[in-house]
Amino acid sequence: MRQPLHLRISAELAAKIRSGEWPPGYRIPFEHELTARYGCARATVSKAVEALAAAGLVDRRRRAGSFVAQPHVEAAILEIADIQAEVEARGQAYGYELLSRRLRPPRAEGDEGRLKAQGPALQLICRHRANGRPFTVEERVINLAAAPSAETADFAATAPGAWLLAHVAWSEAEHRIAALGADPVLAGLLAVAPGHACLRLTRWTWRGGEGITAMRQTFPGEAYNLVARFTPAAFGSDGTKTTI
Amino acid sequence: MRQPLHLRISAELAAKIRSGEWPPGYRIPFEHELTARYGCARATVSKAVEALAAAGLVDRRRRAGSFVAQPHVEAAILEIADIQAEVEARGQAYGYELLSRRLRPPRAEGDEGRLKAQGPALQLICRHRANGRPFTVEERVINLAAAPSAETADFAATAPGAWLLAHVAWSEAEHRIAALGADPVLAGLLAVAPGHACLRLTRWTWRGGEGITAMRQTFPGEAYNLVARFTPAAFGSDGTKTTI
DNA sequence: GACTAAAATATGTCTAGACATATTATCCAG
DNA sequence: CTGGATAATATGTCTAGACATATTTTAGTC
Repeated sequence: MRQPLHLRISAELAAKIRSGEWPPGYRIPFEHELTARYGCARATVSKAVEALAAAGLVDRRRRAGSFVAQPHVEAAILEIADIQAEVEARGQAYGYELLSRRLRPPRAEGDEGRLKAQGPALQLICRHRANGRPFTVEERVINLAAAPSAETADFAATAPGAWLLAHVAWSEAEHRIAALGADPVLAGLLAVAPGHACLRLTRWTWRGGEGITAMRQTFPGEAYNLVARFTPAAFGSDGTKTTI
Repeated sequence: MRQPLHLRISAELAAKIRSGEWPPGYRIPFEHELTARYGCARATVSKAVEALAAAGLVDRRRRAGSFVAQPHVEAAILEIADIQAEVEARGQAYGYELLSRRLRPPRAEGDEGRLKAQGPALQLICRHRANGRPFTVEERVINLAAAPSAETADFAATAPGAWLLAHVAWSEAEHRIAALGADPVLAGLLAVAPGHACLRLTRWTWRGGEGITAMRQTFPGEAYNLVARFTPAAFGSDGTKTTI
């Protein structure tokens, strides 16, 4: 059993769909037909077809059968790597510096209000560099009620993202991506002209309903491209299951 | 059987993980223990735990057991809706106009070269409006070898994205998001000042290895925010399975 | 014809096993 | 003490059924 049968079945069905041989709307063979074709139990073909359904390649309807789904670009996988890893993956030298750190009384207005934090917060501003040049300015607010140990962490040595990842569990996150012209302060920090087009990535992170941290990274427009890849099939043509 | 048992098990395990009661690295109960606890067959608990693994909540290792995964913000779901739906969802009036249409000989340089198209292509430039104001300028190239019927389609009446979705199957897509300052031509089309920060979404779409279309949408910076939501668990607290 | 009840049927869920496979722990020999 | 063979064990895959559930088709009734 070099290759599990259910993966082989998934891959063969996925190939028919992706090649266009089975167009959207086409009813793929019933489970009992696949059972006969592959000479296996229904649970096996069911697992194969269910995987295609999970990948969005087919829609299943009781009594009616399973149908090739209409293609739709509705969701893409946006990979947001750790800044340091991102910079080093480009073969550039990574640099990090803490610009500002202060304790802040509770407040709930603005972007940060989405965290619904009640207690005091730690506010950090730091800068990441690639080959010495400013790569991104990060503004971060950490809810000390959710992460008390952050108050004594050494954020001059460790970037807040890396520290939080290692110390605090989270359950939900939301990202927002926007373009904006750099204001004078930001322009100074990023070493660009005021008004220069920048990409801003904002992220809120929660655990349960409790806000943990809000973060805003601003990149000079030409320094960073967010890349999102999407494949409707989770199955490569070689039968390997790709991660979604 | 109001709620399938395997979903109930998944939801209960997910709740323990998300609450922090089972921290990253914690070994969740063995399948035979869950089998005893829930009084069901191993296939049922296996399906439940496998779903958690697929959702990235746990890592499974033979002989060792299943362990709560380290949380990581590595991938987010970027939802990119149809422009018309997006505008209308905001309660604004949608407008569309075709600015330019021409047949182009094959060429393979630049962004478009990623399509690896051999034959002639159709090049379109169009503009989408929200409440009368420019919302985005779309530049699109369609590979006529992959979609011959595009040559006779009426893109003055139907936006190319909607037309392609209905007429051409695709298998892979890639998005790129960047910020840039508007050049004079773009600034005129978007009715903003030259240099104004804009958000640019570029998308390439393939079927198999064959490029179908390349698209570039540029939004005035303040008009559009891309939103990506991420939850490590595919299971809501109510046991419902959320889509990934 | 329109509406309703019943039969048919494909998928959804689940069981109680079996054997395969990867990995860890153990024990033994050198 | 170290390296390697061996045993133990948790997950991975699969079978051959069973019953549940949703939906469509069919048959029957008003």
